[in-house]
Amino acid sequence: MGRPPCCDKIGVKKGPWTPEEDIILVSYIQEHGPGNWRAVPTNTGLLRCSKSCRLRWTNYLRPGIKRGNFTDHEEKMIIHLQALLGNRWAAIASYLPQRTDNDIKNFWNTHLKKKLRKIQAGQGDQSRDGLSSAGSQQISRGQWERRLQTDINMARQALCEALSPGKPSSLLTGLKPACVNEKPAPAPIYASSTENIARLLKGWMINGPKQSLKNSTTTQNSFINMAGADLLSSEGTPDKADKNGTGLSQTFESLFGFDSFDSSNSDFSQPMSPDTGLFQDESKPNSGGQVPLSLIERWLFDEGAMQGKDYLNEVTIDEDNLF
DNA sequence: AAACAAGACAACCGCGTACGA
DNA sequence: CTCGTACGCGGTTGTCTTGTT
Repeated sequence: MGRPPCCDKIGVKKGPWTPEEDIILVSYIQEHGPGNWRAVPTNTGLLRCSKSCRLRWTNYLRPGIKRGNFTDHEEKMIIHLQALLGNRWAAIASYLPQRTDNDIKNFWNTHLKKKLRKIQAGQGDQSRDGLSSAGSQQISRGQWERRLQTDINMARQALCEALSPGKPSSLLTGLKPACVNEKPAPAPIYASSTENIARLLKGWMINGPKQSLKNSTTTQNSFINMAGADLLSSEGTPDKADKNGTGLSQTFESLFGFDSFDSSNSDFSQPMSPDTGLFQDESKPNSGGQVPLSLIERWLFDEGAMQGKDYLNEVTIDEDNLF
């Protein structure tokens, strides 16, 4: 029908995103909302394909993303869910709203696979506690199950709420809509997304590229190039990116129209915004912010999937997934 | 201090599916 | 109903960092 393909390979930039690109993308989404990705490169002038823009947004810039170490609770959930759902990372991610499917997938491939492989290799000796080895807090299967059980009621309620038409769930507002097929509510979300990137950039400028790599490998080399450059062509001068980053901070502040440079917020391991605060602490299963676990957990328990066997031994891993 | 290996993670690619014309 | 497009997902790759020799 004469429509151009999504990614015409000519002139499409690949590789890590630069902060400039991030800013452009975030400010565009702030204005127009996510979706219609095909229009994004055209309207923003980004030399990226729509896919890349979407991916960048969902995996990195989207508000409410928690980065950094996975908690013991998250780890167990992933193992649990992977055993149930297989490598359906998006489905798994819907139970861990602060994590992206890509993140979970990477974590699985780099950490959990190995861990489980080790456990399977040494089965019998330490299988019960194997997953919690390496000094982390060990939670027995009983504790874990009880914890999940206590989640179920909350989750049920949340799910009912979410599925009630015309009655949007407060719990789900602003979340990745993986299990509830809807677009996130725009206004507050975009603001927090700019917080995401603004904080990212702040930490990046204050700590220098090296430290902030922990938060963003995206910015790997580009800062060096950018530091003296006219970041925002409208009013940029090289000294805007002074060593404290204050000039740039102000620029971003004015760009985004909020004070996003509170140093207390620079810890990326923490949720970024009020709407994500609901999901702050996985270690608090009854905090009320847990996304619905109920269906799958209920199924799990109802089906007697455990059947009195050791939980960790029960988690069977496809050979394909492990090797 | 340099070289190499392994680990970690962001991004890309290709396929399947939903949706609209 | 068919076709084409956009989007989302999962697998894979590429690149950078960190650890080891």
